[in-house]
Amino acid sequence: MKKAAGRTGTRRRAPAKKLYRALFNAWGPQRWWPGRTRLEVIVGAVLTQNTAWGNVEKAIGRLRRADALSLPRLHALPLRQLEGLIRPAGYFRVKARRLRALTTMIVDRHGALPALFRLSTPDLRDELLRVNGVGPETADSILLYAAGRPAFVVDAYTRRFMTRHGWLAPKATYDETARALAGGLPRNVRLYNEFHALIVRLGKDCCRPRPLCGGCPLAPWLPRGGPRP
DNA sequence: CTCCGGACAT
DNA sequence: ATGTCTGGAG
Repeated sequence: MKKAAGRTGTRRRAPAKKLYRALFNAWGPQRWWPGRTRLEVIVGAVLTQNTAWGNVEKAIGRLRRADALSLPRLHALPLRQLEGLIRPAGYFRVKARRLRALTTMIVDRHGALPALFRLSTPDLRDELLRVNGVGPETADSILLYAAGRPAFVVDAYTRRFMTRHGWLAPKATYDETARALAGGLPRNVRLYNEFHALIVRLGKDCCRPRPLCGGCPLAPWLPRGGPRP
């Protein structure tokens, strides 16, 4: 007997490896390294929450010009100044508090970044999730891009193309989304890194708010009747 | 579910 | 003028 798809489970099974190859063959490596240093990656992960990356670059540029891109300086920066510096990234009041909460966790509980990154991947993830303002996506972005751990990052683009192709129920949780894709892949940092970058490219170029399926590398996998709303 | 918010495409 | 952006908290 066939097992029914779970309430929030996938309807069809996403052929993760084939999808990756289709995207990579079409667009090649995206050469993503979202930051010059590990701290910069962490800062970027918070600033980019629901925010276009271009605005994040502006904010990080301002932090650099203010010479605030070291852990002690960033941590010592008065909250009001921090708010002003990251203003181009939007949500600047909440994000300033979130950055402060993060640097406080690192400095007070671990002293500095190397000690934090010495934690095991599960412990590091828990430690990040305890910080107010760090949710699963931000935590996994830091794990993958700053700490080099095999954490599969799920973002709005991931959910969008997965649900449109019928591989994911609209109500699926973060972890269900991650498993639906990463479940069919080897647990590999380089692969996760490249895959996420390609998915972002997909979301910007093809699987936009209004889908442009013509010429999309994933068009062969569209369900009958085209993409779902 | 609503709020947070400036920058940019449409 | 409206909609969206590599989310998360209350």
